[in-house]
Amino acid sequence: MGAQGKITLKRATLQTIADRLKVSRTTVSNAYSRPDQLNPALRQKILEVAKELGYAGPDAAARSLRRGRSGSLGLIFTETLSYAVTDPVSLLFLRGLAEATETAGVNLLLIPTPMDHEDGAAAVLDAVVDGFIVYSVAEDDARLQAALERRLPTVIVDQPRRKQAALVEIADRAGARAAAEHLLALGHRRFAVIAFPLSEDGYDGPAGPERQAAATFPISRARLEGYADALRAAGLRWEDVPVQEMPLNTRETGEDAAGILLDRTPRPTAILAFSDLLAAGALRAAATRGLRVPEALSITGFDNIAEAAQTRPPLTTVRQPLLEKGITAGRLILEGWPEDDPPEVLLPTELVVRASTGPAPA
Amino acid sequence: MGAQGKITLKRATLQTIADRLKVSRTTVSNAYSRPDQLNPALRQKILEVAKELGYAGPDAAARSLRRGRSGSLGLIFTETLSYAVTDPVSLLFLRGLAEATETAGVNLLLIPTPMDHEDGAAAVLDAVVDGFIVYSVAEDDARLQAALERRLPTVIVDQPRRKQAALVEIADRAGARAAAEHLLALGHRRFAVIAFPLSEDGYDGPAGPERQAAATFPISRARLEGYADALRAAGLRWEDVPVQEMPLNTRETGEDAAGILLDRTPRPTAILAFSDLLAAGALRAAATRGLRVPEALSITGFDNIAEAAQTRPPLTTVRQPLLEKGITAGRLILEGWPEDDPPEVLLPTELVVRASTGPAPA
DNA sequence: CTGAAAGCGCTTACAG
DNA sequence: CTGAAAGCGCTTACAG
Repeated sequence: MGAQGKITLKRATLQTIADRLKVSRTTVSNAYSRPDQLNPALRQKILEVAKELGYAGPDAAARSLRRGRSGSLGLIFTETLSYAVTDPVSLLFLRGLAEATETAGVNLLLIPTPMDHEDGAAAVLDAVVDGFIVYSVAEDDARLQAALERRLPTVIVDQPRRKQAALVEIADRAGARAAAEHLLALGHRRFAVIAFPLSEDGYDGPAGPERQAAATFPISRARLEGYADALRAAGLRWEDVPVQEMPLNTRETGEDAAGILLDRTPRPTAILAFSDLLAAGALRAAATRGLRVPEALSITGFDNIAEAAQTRPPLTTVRQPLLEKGITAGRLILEGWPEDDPPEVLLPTELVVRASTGPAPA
Repeated sequence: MGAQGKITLKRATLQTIADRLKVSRTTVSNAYSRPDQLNPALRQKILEVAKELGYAGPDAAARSLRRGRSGSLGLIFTETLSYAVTDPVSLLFLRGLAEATETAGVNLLLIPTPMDHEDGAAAVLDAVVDGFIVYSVAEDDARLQAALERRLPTVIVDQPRRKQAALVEIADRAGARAAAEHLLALGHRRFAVIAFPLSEDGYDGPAGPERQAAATFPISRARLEGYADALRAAGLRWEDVPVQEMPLNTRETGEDAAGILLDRTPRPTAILAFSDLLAAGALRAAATRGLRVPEALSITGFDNIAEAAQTRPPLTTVRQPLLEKGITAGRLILEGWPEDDPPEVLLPTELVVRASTGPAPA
């Protein structure tokens, strides 16, 4: 009670309360941060006065500065947040990561991806965090660059490799090769590929050898190499395989891409898709054209999301442990590592054969 | 080049670089934060020395403290993050919110919900943010309390009301009433309800009048009141309507709840579910028991998520603008409001009639 | 159980 | 175009 000024000239701080009570700032700080360090009655008194003065509690930024840590981890996504939140693959990763950080009581700071692929570094520089998790960005991503320059512990997921950062990746190349080998064993010889972006330049369309060689998304390169490994080993010319690069991982883009590929002559008998969503779209394109799967056309996906088992027919795909990828990334950054020796974790992939693949048509 | 000490005794700061170059700290700061304030050549020089010294750029916490803002917004969810990320309703909200904050270049800080419903306030107190968005928590939620005590701009979504905070809500009561009226018009007289938690105490099971009256989730109360309004107006006794309270918004819990309700005698002819996911589960329970929908049993959902149109039969439900809710929450906090006059936005709901409801069986 | 002192690293008027 | 000064609000040894 008493001196509740009508006009608050300045917000209350620890000092305001200390002055009011004729105690030191230390004691007021202790009332909040180390309750066992002072007399309960005094603490009670301090909290009362704080309330009366409209004190909002110790300032979080000041605390972070002084303590040298924030209790938050920054997350940088390839795509915009609003998109990432609709993609089942990113979502499963995010879920795994959240499980790990939440258990540890750590905040997760979602750093925005500017829509226009510009700047974006600013948000990274201003992020009050103790480390970064960078999810599947391009070699030359500006936000990755900015994160690395901050010299905080950083875990990169999927791509790209950086010697200063820890890495969690999956066996992309081996998984892709397994899918292609499976189709080769079924007698297929005419292939086509539906790919993710090869670079962060917004291009979509056919991707010839030059563009493939210049890819700045290592994962896209690895998967193409996996397919190429298998086809070349079977005596086929990889250069002749049409690769359709699509901007987004959605059913719609998959359908569009498959449409383009299926309208070529000669028509491919097998489509290798970079994801289950793209493959599901390809299934629709096949249906539209009256092509039966797998009799007239075989299709493989990648990821093994829940929906892969629900499509008609269910998808042959390459399983990757998405949830585990998130948990592992969280665990690594929470545990830390010896300086100059960031860990690398390689998670396995596995071919899952379902009904979307069958013998090549005669 | 030159003095690259093998052992870094202390991390470099603005001062380190200033000393090295015999310029002031101000000038070094300007090189980063106000490039137009100094000679390009000098700036170049400063950046070079910074790189050489391993300077990580202006410290984010110090910057936040000095500037008095962080560029981040804190998000507090009802449920754990890892769960929120699997719920289509939360996800759509999050997507809308992300669209708004991302466009503004603002970071989103996901504040963890402790699994054990304990504490949680600590993460709120330490969050370096300029405001909070609180998504659908209970009246007595500890994190909401903590957020309010920090006296930062806060937008509450759905519930509960607080005079210090802005509010974005939907017409829950009216929406619920509309669903019940629709069923009454079809001749139904024996109802049952599948509800969300009424309080944050972890209980699930039948919820009688006492428990309903003590509910600490205002939305759950509003929806029950909406149903009750309609039934009472039709001359029915609300007290006789079984309400089954379920802990989670999933298909599985919906199936379990409907199983319990359908095994009662007399069996209800209409089930009012708090969500489309719960209703989809109820559809499964009906199928298991050989009850045809809508001939033997009518079911209504709530939300109108995409899947509501895909169930068999498609769900009659109450549409709420989920994406818009997120966008609105983001817009409000980004725009701010005159002190002492936080805005309240009420978004409409709308009955969507599909095939899961029909005339009451004779 | 309590307090005086040092310092975390920066930005922002302001003066020159 | 550059610099000296003030101050953002706090926590943490340390001494008593």
